[in-house]
Amino acid sequence: MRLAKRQRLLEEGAQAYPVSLPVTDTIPAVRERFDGLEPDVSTGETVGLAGRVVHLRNTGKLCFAALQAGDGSRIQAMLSLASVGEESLQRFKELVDLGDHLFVQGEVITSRRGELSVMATDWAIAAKAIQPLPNLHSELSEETRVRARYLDLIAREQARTTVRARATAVASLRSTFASHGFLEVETPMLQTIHGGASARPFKTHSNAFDTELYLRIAPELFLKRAVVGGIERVFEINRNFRNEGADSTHSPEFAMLEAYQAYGDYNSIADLTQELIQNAAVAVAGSHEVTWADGTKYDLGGEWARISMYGSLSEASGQEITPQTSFEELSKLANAVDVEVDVPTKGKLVEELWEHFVKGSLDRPTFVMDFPVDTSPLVRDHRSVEGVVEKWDLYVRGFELATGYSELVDPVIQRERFVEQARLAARGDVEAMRLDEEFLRALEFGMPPCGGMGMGIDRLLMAITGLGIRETILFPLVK
RNA sequence: GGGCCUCUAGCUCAGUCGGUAGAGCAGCGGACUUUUAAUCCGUAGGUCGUGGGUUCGAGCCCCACGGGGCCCA
Repeated sequence: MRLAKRQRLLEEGAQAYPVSLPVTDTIPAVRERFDGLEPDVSTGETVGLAGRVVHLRNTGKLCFAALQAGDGSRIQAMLSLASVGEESLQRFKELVDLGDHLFVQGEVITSRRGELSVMATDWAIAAKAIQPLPNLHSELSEETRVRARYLDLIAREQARTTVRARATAVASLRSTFASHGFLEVETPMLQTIHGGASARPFKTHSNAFDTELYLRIAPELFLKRAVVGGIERVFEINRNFRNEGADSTHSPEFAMLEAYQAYGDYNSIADLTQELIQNAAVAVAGSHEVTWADGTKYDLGGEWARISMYGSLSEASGQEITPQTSFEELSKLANAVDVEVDVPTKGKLVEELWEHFVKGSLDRPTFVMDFPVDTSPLVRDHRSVEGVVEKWDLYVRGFELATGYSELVDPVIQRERFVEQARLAARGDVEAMRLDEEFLRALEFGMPPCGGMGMGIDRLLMAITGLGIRETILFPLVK
């Protein structure tokens, strides 16, 4: 049907997809300029506008079409027998469908009902739609929204504002970094040895080098090389890939921010992280108090609490747990509360127990400080507490939003930690890290003391908007 | 990995006890010069996710597979 109309346009010497049209204004600009007009007035101003037809009415000798711009703003086009003539009106009725992009030229007026309109003297199809628009009066199913995001963007205001919120938040991060003298770099996404995190990688193959390559699970080891080279405040915002399950908080590919600050530590990087997130909240929501999609308000303002992992676990479990608590004792407690760990170590047990006892009770943004040594092979030992490392996780909305460290810069200890990881890998831990000889060599040239931080961009958006991860990603991976 | 739910018209969804496949919007034809989920008259539209099974008869019951979702690990 619509293909036939396209054909007819071509046969009549008109165009279904003209290369350009005499557009003079945008729909939002006209709406703003003529805001607050009384009903049934003429402005005497002529404009040329284009937009997608999202509403179409025909009362015989007068037609109405609502034109929608990309930002969702709309303006009404009116075509009357008196202003365009019988032939043109007839062609309009026969050729224009819902979903088409339409150009109209005419005077800006308001209708008798007060609707801001363009009374067309001329019109043209700006782009013919061959597929019908989905029903705009009912919600698209979640699957259609994700698979056909372009329709979601046409149909749903929330989809449009989410895209803008994300762009705004990322721009805010960059500007906060710039204000502290950080440089943005890009490091390899194809790596011969994956490292910098505990996760299973995607494998691929390079024809040119005839070698296996991994999609990066983290940029960390390269950013640290950059610090060794003297880029003392450095960050990267880019995609990481993890070959793991997907659910409402995990995506196989996700945008990650990592930042390193020479002569900083996990305290200074926590300060910076709080500032980055608070500035992003202000940029998106206008305030530290954000309103989620479901209407709940969430306050990201103020100084965020910093609690210790062992201390909060001891308090919540009712029994003293320290880095010196034995493996047997931890196992016993884990068994008692049905916490299971695949390849148990003291550190993993403590972390799992912490999640069991404490995680759910965190409501306000909270830095959880000082983790077990054996689960954090890239972090330096605590300066005064035996058996823990200077690491924090930031919890917001009950999920882990960011993590920060006083980075391990001693190449000898780093080598020992890698060896320990290799031992875990041999025992079947598929997430264990591999030894990266070139990274160690870089460390041997001397890396300054350093604070480091990583934050999921998708999760930042989740924290600010209250949406699920698939809503914050424009085109999430779907089968 | 385990459990539960779901897949029907372009879109959103009904479909009773197993007995000829339904609605709204969108579409098509017509009427209407102020509609804005217009109204009115008429009309068309289906591999009921896929494959098998039970049955005289399956959208519905059973099995397998696939897509999507939720909960648990």
